Amino acid sequence: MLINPLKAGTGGADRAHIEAVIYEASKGTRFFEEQKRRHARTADRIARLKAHAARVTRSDLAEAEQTIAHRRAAIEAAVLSDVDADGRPRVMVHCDLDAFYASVHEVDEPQWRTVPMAVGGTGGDGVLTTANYVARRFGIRSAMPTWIARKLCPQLAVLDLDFAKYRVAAAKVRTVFSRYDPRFRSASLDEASLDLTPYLAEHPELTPAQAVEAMRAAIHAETGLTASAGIAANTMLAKIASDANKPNGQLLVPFDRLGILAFVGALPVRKFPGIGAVTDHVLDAFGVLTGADIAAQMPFLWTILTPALRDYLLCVSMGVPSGAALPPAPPGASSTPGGDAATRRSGISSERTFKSTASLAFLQAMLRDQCATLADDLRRSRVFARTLTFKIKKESFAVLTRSRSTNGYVRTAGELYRHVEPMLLAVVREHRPPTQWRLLGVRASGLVGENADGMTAGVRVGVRVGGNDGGNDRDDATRDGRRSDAVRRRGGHP
DNA sequence: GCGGATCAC
DNA sequence: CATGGTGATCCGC
Repeated sequence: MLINPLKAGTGGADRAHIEAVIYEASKGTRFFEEQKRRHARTADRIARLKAHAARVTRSDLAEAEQTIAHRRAAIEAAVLSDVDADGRPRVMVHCDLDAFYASVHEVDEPQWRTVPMAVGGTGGDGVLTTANYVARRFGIRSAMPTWIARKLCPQLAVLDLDFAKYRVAAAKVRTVFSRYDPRFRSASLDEASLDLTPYLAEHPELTPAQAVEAMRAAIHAETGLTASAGIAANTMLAKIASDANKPNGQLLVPFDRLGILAFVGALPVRKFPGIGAVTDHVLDAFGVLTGADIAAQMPFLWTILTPALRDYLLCVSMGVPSGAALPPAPPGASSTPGGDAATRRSGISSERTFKSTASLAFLQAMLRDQCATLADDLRRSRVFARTLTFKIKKESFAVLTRSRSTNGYVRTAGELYRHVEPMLLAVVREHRPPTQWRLLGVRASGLVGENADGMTAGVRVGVRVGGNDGGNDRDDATRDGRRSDAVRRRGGHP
C-alpha cells in the first residue's frame, strides 16, 4: 500500500513516493533519455574541471587571492555608495503573487480552493503552468507534463489558461504597487520590484516590515490574491527573501554587512538567481553547497571557472547583485541603465511543437507559419532583423540551431522564409530519414529600429534577398510541393 | 559570427 | 503513448 498522498506535506517518505512515481512514469521516454545524455555532458564538464583543478598551483591560488581582494574592495566601495540622500541604505522590496494563475481562478470560482487544481497543459503534449497549493501537496509542479501530474493525482482538475483574466488581476495588483513606489518594475505579470525608500520617508511611523505587511494586505483586500515579499538592501536579496516564507509571507534580510553575509552564507547555492540545476550540480561536485562555501573557496573557484561565472559568484557570495563595480564599459558600448538601449529587446522568436514528423512539406509549411508570426511581431515592434536563427528539435529532444547574419533589413514573412528555408533544407539533408522532428522555430536578433540610419518606414535600403522583395508581407507564392520535389532531387549522399 | 548550453519565468 | 514558449546571456570555437 502506497503512502496516502493526501497526507503529503514536505515529509521525506512522501517526497520519496512522489519521486518514485515521477521516475517510473518518465523512465524510458525520449525526454528522459535526452536528460540522461545532458547529465552525461555535465559529468564530462565536471571531469574536465577536475583535471584542470589538479593542475592548479599555489602560485595560481596566490595570484587569484590578490585579484579577489581587489575585486572585493571595489565591490564594497560601490555598495557603500548605494545609499539614499541621507546616507542610509535603500529599502528594496520584491513582491511575488502566490501561485498566480491558479489563484486568479480560485478568486473567480472558489470551488477550486479546496481541490487539487492546475492551469495550462490541457493539450495532448501539455505541461502545467501553475498548480494551486492543494495540488502541490501531491508533488504537482509547474512545467510538469499533465499526464505525469495525473499519475500523482488522478482527480486533478486542469483549467485552460486565460490571459485576459490574468492581465485584469495583474493590473489591479499594480495599482497597489504604484501607491508604494510609482516607479516599480515588473519582469512578469506576477511579480514586482519596488524601492520603498521614498514611501518610508513619507511614513516615518512605519517600519519597512509594517509597510510591506500593509501592502500585501491591500493586495489581498483589493484582489483576493495573496502575495509574498522580501525586504532587503538590494533587489537580488529581496528576490531571494520573497521566496523564503511563501505563500503569503515575507522576510526582512538584515541591512548591516555582517547580517547580509550571514544570510547569503547560509543559503544553498541553488537559491541564488542565475544558479540553476546544472551549475548547482557542478558546484556540488567541488563541495560548494552554500554561499559561505563559495566565499571560502573563491580563490580555487577563480582558477577553474569562466570569467562571467566566477565574477557572478564573487558578487552574490557578498550579497551584492552581479556586475557590481565592474570596470567601466568600453566606449561606444550601449549600456545606459534606464535608457532605451537597456529596455530594448535584443531578439524576437516564434517556435512550435508538433506531432513528430519526417515530412519536409509539413516542416516547410510550419516554418512558413513561424515566419509569418515572427514577421507580425517584428512589424508590431517596428524593427528589422540583422540575424536570423533557425531552430529545430529532433524527436529525441536533441536541439539544433543554424543562424546567419543578413543585410540588417529583413522583416517580411517572405524574406524571413527565404533566409531560413535553406537552413531547414540543410539540416534535414544532414539527417536523412528516418529522422523525425518535433519542433521548429525562427528567431530574429540584432534588431534595427525603423528609424535607424538609412531606414525609414516603408522604404528599405539595400534589400536584395531572392527575387521578390517589394516589401509585401504576403508573398507565399512558392508552393510546398514544388520545394519538396526540389529537395528530393538534391537530397542523398554521393 | 556561429552553435551549443544554461537560466528565468 | 506521453515533457512548452520567449527572451537573454555565456562559452568555446
